[in-house]
Amino acid sequence: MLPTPPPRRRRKDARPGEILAAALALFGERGFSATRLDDVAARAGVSKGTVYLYYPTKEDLFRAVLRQGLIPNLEAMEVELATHQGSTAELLGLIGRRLLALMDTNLTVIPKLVLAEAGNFPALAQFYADEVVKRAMALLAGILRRGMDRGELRTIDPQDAIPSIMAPFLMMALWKHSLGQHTNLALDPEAVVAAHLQVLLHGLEKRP
Amino acid sequence: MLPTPPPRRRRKDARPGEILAAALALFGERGFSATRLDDVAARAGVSKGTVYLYYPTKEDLFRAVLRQGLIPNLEAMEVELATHQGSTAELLGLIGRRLLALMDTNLTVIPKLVLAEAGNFPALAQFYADEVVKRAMALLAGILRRGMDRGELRTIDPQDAIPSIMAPFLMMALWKHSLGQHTNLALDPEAVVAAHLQVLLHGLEKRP
DNA sequence: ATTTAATGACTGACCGGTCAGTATTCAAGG
DNA sequence: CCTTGAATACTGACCGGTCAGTCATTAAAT
Repeated sequence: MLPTPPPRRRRKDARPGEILAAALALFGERGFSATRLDDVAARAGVSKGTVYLYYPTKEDLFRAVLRQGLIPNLEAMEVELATHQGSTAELLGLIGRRLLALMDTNLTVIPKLVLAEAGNFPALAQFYADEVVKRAMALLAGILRRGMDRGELRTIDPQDAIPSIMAPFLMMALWKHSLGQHTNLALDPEAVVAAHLQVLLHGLEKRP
Repeated sequence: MLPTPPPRRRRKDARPGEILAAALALFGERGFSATRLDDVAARAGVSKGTVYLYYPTKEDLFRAVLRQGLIPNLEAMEVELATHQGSTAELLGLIGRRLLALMDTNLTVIPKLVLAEAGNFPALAQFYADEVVKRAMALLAGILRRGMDRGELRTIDPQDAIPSIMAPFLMMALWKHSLGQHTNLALDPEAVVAAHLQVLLHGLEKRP
């Protein structure tokens, strides 16, 4: 006798989110081309037909995954930093804490996915460049400019300095979903962020 | 009348390199799954059968592409830095110049490829973690430790400080092959490296 | 009874891999 | 030099498995 199949449930409202979460995880692990829609469906606890009920094609599913990703977080940081009154050092510390919190989240796969698929999805690359990267850069540039105006920071071109500030966070997110999975070589996010803030604020060189 | 096909040439010694170069370019643009062997063959000026003459499977071709990539450059830097006698600041400047030179090379696709395919090729991820990343980190950690011993650098855990130093270079390489292709938002490598060295050595903060 | 969320067997295009056949090279024999 | 033919680099039509996308059917909900 065959095992009784679990009862079919109709949950129109919950499906899209579950499918998106399953898709984010699998696209993140394997990339777009290598993930099969059957696997996304299985992980979402649903059949393939159901996926097609909510997303017309695999590409649409992919776009949906990436579009709803980082923007809410970015917006939250924008308002928080806009209203914050502390010193630039405090502001950088705040950014560090916020991004550190994101590190415990599966949103960290998104940068890897965007990087990997930019060639196959130019429109998505453009979307991310404009709606995420440019906005984040503008946010940081504003902070740096204000710091210089206040006399807290040495003068430096904000555009050129942004990678020095942001790249380690990006690197940790990428690490978590690539080499970090397959080696004992560990990056401790807390320690890295602490060291990074120290370097940013004081530099490596010992004062004379 | 049909156009005369170009003459077939037998060039056993030149093929592997040409195929590898074509494969590196296409894997870099599209990722492993999304690149078709027919396209690799076409770009190498060869038929699909010829590719299989030199590489038994698509995966073997992929591994060959990634294994012959960055190690020679890393080794060159290792000996150069081991014999260098200058200050830590000079050493960091040298690293900056070396990596800046690599930026004009198509070797910059390799990090993106390794990141994107780490989930599908765990053995390759391990290889890169051990043979490239660990070695590069050991190299940098050594430089930092020597700088601290000499009293040139403030004390800081070398492991934790490495992302602050390396990540911007990685970020520029990734940028070049992802968002950089699809947006006017430009990163000027020379300016970024110059700003980065300034930040590393002196920090962002103005001296009191 | 009607509506519609959900299923999963099915289809067909696509692409990794094969191999019988073709073209080039080169050396030995005339 | 000019054949001849053995060795082999190279080709591309073909095969078979895989997987995105479809749709007739089932069953939950109201």
